[in-house]
Amino acid sequence: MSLPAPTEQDPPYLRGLNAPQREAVLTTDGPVLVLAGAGTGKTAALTARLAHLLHTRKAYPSEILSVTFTNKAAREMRERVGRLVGDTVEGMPWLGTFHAIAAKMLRRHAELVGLQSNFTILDTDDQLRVIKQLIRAAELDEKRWTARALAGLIDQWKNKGLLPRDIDAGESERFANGRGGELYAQYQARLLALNACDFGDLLLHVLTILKGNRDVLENYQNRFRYIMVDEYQDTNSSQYLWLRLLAQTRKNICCVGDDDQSIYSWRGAQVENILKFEKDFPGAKVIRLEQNYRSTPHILAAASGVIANNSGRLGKTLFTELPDGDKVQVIGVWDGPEEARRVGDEVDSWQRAGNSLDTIAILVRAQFQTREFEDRFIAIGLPYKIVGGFRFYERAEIRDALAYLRLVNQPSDDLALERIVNVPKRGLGDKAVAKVQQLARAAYVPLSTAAAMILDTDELTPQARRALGNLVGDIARWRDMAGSMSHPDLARQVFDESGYTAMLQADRSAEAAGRLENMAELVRAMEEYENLGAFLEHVSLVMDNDAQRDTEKVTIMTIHAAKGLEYEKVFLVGWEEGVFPSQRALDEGGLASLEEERRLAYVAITRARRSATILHAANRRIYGQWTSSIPSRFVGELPDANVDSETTMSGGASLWQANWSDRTDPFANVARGTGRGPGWQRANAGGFSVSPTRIVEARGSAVSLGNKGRGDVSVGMRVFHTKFGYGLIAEIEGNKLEIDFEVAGRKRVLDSFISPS
DNA sequence: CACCAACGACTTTTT
DNA sequence: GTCGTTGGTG
Repeated sequence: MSLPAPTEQDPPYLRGLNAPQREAVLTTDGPVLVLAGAGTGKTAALTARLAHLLHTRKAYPSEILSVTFTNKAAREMRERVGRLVGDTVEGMPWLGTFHAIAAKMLRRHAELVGLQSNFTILDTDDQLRVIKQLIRAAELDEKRWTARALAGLIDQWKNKGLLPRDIDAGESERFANGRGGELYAQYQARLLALNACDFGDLLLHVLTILKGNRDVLENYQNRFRYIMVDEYQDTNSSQYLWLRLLAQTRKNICCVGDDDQSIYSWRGAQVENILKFEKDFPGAKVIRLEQNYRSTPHILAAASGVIANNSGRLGKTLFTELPDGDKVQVIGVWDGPEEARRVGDEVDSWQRAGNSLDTIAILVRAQFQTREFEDRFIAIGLPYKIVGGFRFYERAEIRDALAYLRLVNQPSDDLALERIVNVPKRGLGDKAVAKVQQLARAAYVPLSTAAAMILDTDELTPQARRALGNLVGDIARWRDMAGSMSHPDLARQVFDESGYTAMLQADRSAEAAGRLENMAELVRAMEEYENLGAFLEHVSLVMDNDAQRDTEKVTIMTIHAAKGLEYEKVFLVGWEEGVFPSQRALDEGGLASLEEERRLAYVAITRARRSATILHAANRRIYGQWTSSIPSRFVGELPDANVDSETTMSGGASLWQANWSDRTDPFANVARGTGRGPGWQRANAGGFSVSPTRIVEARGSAVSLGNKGRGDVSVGMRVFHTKFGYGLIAEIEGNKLEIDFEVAGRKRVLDSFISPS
């Protein structure tokens, strides 16, 4: 295929694209698979392609389906396309996440699967509560058969596109001695009764609708002239089936992905989808984006060296034209605290060299690793933020508040009612609620209806009846008010009149102030939406909240969370066997798991633009136990030529490397765990004998070794901390203080960073 | 119904 | 180690 050479007349969206990128943009018809390595300008190509389709009038905005996995990616694409073709695309109705688009479709055709179009989308919490109820009703041992396990299983089934009737005896056997399928069916029935669905259902229901209703299917097949999919390697089976159905007629489907960055198989993602694309869509054009614009050669080579150890890759050869830059730095340290200290020091000198803290990320394998850094950074007063962890919409007070709003929006939302019926406490305990539930089940009505009904009986004690009567009356009144005032005002009123605000105000604990602040933030967020329904939909599907980045901060996050992002300087910490690759992966998943861990390593390294520093510690405390560890095999897989090694331990860098170089069986030196847990502890790999003096030297940090403390502070004293503000001292332990901060909550800080207020 | 002790779990988590 | 859940007691 001969492509038009770049010319002056190029439309703006083609400027700055290389040849394969242009090809990806201009090959509009027929199936296209774009294999886009890390940092190769995938998003640029994808958005340009969208702009091209619109610019050349091949399709109206409403005729293009473009799917992403995250809201962030969707937002970014919307913005970038907007910039390329002007804001005429504001109304691209079918650009969004799989879930958002599926929800939109499902609301249109809800009745075809027995739902009403105002169905509720349950989050994990609600889901677990429903499942827990079912497990209890089935009289199973809740310890042996946990709600979490069943939820996970059902999720897996849904990811595969399996309905309850598709669950065979073998699959069913995976829970409660063969009752898995039965419970799945019960769960689905319960959701229908609640007029609710979970995340997996959004896709699954739409799939059912498309398969069972030819007219609906054909309508969408004709409507979507072009389909584009981002991060194709992360699609699960049900998403894949959905795409394949929709693309069948026109076959103008363009999938972009990178098999080397598939890190979500544990969530049901099927790398196979990308590997078999050419089979699924005969005549597919495969385009490789291999020029990396992000990382320096050493970093790129290091990443390539690691990923080369995987089998079954589609294979790409990334190259860069950037100047050489620094080698990847590998640092071996004595223990976790030293690792944190070392990173802190490096961050410090990077910052003093004139770089912003925003250019730095610390990537961990698992959430628990963030603690060590948090502790250290608090101690030295280094601003940081942790991405992930508890999200805004998952906080208890926000969920309570939302439950009230859901109830106003949709009276039959039983889960919402259950959640807030006794929050704040109004004397409606388990016994009272059980009676209402009983009635609801017997009469086949929603809980709120049953609650109204039970008021006319003498089932409840007089106090309970009065309390419930008030609540029922309040909810009805709020619903009436909904028509006559703005929804943020309504929300404020609901929170006040329900007593929820008063409950938080009465709460003298450290967190209460923050909770009230969060409630205010919630109401503020509502203002951006048309009405209550639109806001609630947003909350269910768009559970992200970009914290406003006011000051410069170092970012600490998991590698998973870092996918798709880039930073000038990246610290990759905890590269030890058992941590990364994780012990679980080694124990359970066999080779497939190990390869996914390796892809994770690849993703991690390729986040770095200019500088990558890998650290590993010889000793680490995990779940309170000191364990010694050996460097990750991935350290050994880094090509020597691209690495500078250093160790703070006696014996020099060679020791760390030596452990790996003479190893043939990758599992040979990893002793299985003994005692508790799936083997976090393993035999000291030997090889490095460290003298006691050396240990003391390495560990003698400012933080440890029981400093005396300053003596001018006492428990209960109100103090000020430059970062966390005011707080009360809850505990004193040497020079370490536990402080309940008024806004930040309870933190452990060094006394040298506080001053009496 | 509120509070505390005991117990167990404990990778990753775009929606 | 530490968090969250549960089951018992006052």
